Amino acid sequence: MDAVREDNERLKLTLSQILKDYHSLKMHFHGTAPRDAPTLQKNRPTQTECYQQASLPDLPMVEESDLVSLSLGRFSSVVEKRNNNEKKHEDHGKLDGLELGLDCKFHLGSTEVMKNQSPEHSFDESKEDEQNCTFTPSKSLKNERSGDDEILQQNPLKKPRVSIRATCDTQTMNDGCQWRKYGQKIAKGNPCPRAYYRCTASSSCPVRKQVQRCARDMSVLITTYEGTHNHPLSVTATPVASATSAAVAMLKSGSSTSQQGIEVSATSSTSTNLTGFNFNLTNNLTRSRPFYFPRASISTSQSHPTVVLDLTTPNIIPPHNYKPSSTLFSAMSSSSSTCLNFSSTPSSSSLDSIASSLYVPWNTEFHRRSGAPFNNKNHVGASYNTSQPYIHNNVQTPPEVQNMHVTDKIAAATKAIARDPTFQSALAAAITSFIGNSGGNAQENHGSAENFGQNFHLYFPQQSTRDGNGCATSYANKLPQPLISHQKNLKSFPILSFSRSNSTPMSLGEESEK
DNA sequence: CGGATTTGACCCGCGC
DNA sequence: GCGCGGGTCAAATCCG
Repeated sequence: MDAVREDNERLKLTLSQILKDYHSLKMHFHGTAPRDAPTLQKNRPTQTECYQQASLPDLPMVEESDLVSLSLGRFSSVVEKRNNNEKKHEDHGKLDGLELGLDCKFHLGSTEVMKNQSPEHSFDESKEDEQNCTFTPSKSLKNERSGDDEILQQNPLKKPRVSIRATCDTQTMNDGCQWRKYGQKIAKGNPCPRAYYRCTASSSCPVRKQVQRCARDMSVLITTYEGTHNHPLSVTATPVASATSAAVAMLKSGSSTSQQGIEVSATSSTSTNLTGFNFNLTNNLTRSRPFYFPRASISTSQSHPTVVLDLTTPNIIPPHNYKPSSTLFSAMSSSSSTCLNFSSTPSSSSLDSIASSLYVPWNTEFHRRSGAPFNNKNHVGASYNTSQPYIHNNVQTPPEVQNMHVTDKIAAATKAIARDPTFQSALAAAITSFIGNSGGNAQENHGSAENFGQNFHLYFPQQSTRDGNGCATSYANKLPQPLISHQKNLKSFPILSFSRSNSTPMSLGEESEK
């Protein structure tokens, strides 16, 4: 528990530092950029400038009208354009223009781009910049951009969407929200009609969803969400809303575009049937462990930036030696898709730690202790043979992990998560997103966030089972109180989930600690 | 009777 | 300008 607290404290400090840096940069940018861009460039040469200075030491004086755009923090695009400019320069003997702007790009496989992305370059602000910018990139420049980026640039007002593909035999996926159907349409290329729903929890809630069966596989239901709820969510609606908002946050912030790719995981570790989710999970191995999106991609279909979470893949649990960068990322690198990862599992080491510490021992430890089959009604039904070491994809959990006491495993798992830089960035992005969304709503809706008194809680997975006396017990009871929501009736706990409560709002620091 | 669903009409963006 | 397709509206219909 002490270790957890220490890590919590460290995370809190890290987060506050990130936010501090963010605000500092933001203030710095807003303070300097409008005043005198050339001065800014002079004082703080951008990469573009560095490159241009390096390659073009004797830049001709450029007329103001010739200024085109300046990309900040988009290394590869700069390089690409620099190369293109160089080429043009070589071909025509003169510089066509400079670049000034804040682009939002998804350049796959570009480490620098991903790492250099800062909150200022988030999707929203890019859109704002574009909206405020009178300059329209020339067609030739647009053609140099990637397809996704081009669409994003062309449709700055399109709301990002999150599309969930899931095997479901019901008409719609039970996501915990209440919806009203307002339309149905036969879409091109699919004999199944597309149904349009809007959220009815609040008359002003902008959230809509589309539901359509997959043309190729009628058992697959494609649910596409758009917008952010502007009202408190029920407990059952939280997992999907959290996953979708986090996916959108990742899409917006670009913080997920790590070197190893992004890989969206709702990580709804469930001891029940994925509260709210009502689709079939046929793989027994998945049933007692965190929910995982093995396939998630960013696409721009229908001109909307869309995160697609594919829950239909049989192997929902990440393989023990799973390496997104070498598998999903490479598989998707040829397209405009990218994997997202909300679970702190991009590196094999952290994945091992988390998978071994969090997913596995819950059951084995309790089996060992209670000797009773893992058969809680809230549990979907997997029962691991405790006499056997946990095996996933033919990879055994290391003995040292198997022998760990459960509290040690919690601590180890927490440490592993906390150490993982992807988790930290994802956490920061998710919190920023939530705060941003709430703040945005608060501004747009006259303080709705304050009205709701929303607090955000970070949950750890709860795995209910029964003790030796047949009494229901819960790991949540063994966690330190600050980590446990007062919402004891929660039936499922995502590894990382945010819920909203009606208790007194707290400071950001307290929230982040939570 | 009121809320939810259905369904044809309409609007709008986009490509040609 | 026109056609196409996605998305929404709203009157009609259904249903508990």
